[in-house]
Amino acid sequence: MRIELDSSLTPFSLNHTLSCGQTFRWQLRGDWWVGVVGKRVLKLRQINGDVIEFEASSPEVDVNFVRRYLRLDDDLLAIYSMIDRDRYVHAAVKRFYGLRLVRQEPWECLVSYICATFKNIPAIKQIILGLSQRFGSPVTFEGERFYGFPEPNALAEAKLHELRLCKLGYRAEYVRETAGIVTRGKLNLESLRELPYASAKSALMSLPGVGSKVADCVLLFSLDRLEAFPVDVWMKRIMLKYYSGHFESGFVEKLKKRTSISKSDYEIIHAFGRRYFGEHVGYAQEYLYHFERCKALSKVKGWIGVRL
DNA sequence: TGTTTCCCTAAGTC
DNA sequence: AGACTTAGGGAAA
Repeated sequence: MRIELDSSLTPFSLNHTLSCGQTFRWQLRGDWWVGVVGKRVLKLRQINGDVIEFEASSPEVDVNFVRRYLRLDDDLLAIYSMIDRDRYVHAAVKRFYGLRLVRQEPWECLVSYICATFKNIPAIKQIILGLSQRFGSPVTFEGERFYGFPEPNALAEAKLHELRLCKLGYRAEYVRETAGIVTRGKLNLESLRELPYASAKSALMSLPGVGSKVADCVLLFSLDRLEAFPVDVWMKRIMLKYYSGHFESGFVEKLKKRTSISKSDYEIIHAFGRRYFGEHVGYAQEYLYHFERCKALSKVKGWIGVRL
């Protein structure tokens, strides 16, 4: 199936979108991106900038599904005009024009970002793949076997040592406990959409392994809260490098000293981002994050690639 | 130029 | 404030 875009009104870059580090299950094979979304295998490619072709393991993956997953409903041009506040964001938007956030499934997003704490992206990808192979259901697509993302009860009932085989380390307990809470219906992720941002965030933070940063990732990447602003080590670096003038000098010195950031540090940076970039700060975050990471990698490797 | 080893750090939370 | 599991990957050997 195919989707045709008017790229002058709906800028979109599949490569930038799937390689910017927000998702962990996509791989590039030739000009096709192949990945697993929940329990479905999906294959996508972009042709000439304005046509998206796709195939999937399940008939429910239709044009609407793909449009929704890729957030083609976001008015990216309007968002650009709102977040383009300075030359740093401007450069990032120019370099990764058409990058969109992806509308992930909340459960998968939640577990993924619990596993992502204090890990690099290649390691996170391995963890998610391992969890899927061990606890997910197999899906055959074009003669190849893939594994869907595990259901909450599968992870809730998992043995701790089995989880640890997936290289989760101390996160194994967090994942199992959180899976138990979701399985028992104590927290309905979809229902968080009805709540104000602060309430939804604190509900998420009641889960083990979920702090401010993971909660913001889940809100931004799966629950349509573009006002969420995840602050990780990269965002801290970016703030120190380009935006230190917006903070008190004492605060800047404090941030420079320590590698990790405290909860109050997080709140200060978060408040600045929300105020400075506006209600779509999540998009600004993703562009700055990807731009800075690419610059750092290209400095080491001497190239600028899409596969990070 | 190709391995092995060392070392730092990682989309933070408790 | 400091510990925490684990391993990717660059740098040194």
